[in-house]
Amino acid sequence: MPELPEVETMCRGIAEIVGRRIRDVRRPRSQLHPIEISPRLAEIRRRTAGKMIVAVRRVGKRAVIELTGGDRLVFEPRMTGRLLLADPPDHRYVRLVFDLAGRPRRRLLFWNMRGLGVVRLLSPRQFARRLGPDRLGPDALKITPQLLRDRLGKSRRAIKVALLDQRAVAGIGNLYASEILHRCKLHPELPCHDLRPAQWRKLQAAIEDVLREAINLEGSTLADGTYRNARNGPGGFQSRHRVYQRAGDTCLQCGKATIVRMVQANRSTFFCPRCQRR
DNA sequence: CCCCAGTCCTGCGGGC
DNA sequence: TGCCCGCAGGACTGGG
Repeated sequence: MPELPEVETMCRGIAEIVGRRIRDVRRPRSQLHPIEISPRLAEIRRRTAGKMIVAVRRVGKRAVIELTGGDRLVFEPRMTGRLLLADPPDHRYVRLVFDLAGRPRRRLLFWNMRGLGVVRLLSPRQFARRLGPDRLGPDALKITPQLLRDRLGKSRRAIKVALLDQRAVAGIGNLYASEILHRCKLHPELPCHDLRPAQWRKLQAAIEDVLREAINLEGSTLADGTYRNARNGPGGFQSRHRVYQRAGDTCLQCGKATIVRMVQANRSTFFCPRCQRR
């Protein structure tokens, strides 16, 4: 979680900060293990002070804030990260605060319960290296059936595992990978090299359908409640999950089989053994 | 090159 | 009641 739809929602939710200047950056005192930031805070503060935010955009599962002069702030929410303009639900997990100049008064918060999130300030060159085509495949919303086939068609990996590889296609994580494969009726353990052209087309269509629907509903807020939009509200896609965390429940597609949980590459996969045949 | 297992972090729920 | 363990999965690394 936060995957493409959640990060897209975060970016849209903070779009109003475009045009503002950064006044200061602070790291709140905390008992918790500090998150990774780079470079060190003093340098981030120096290089961002007075800079204007010219764009907010999503790159894969990361949120990127572009500043005048070319530097970019890159936020990796990982599991439990959020970008907030509203008051945080729990102040303990506020990891970084950006005070913005101007009125009305605004602060951008990087909130992260588990300390897995990362914030980096990157020069254009660093940005190109870290988020360039060597590290990140085409965005999941831009990919075509042919591109999917080009990048994965010779792989022996299971299709579910391959969908999580950000170098192949950027933005899909564990939750949406299961939902996507159920939508296009592909078995998660199918080796990539066994997929037929028609199946790559169905897969691409499912990727687009599932992700667009999830964006329209502002992502998935799970039982732990961790993910929220920038106004602290829950997403709506969790009520549309057909397989994720539904092990033992009846498949909503066929109404007959029971959803199964299995482990692939150390991660949970959910699927319907009746709808998704090998 | 390809692919997998292990690592980080915190909260939560199950078992006893 | 309290403790311990496993699980949750982002990105990345080391090694077969």
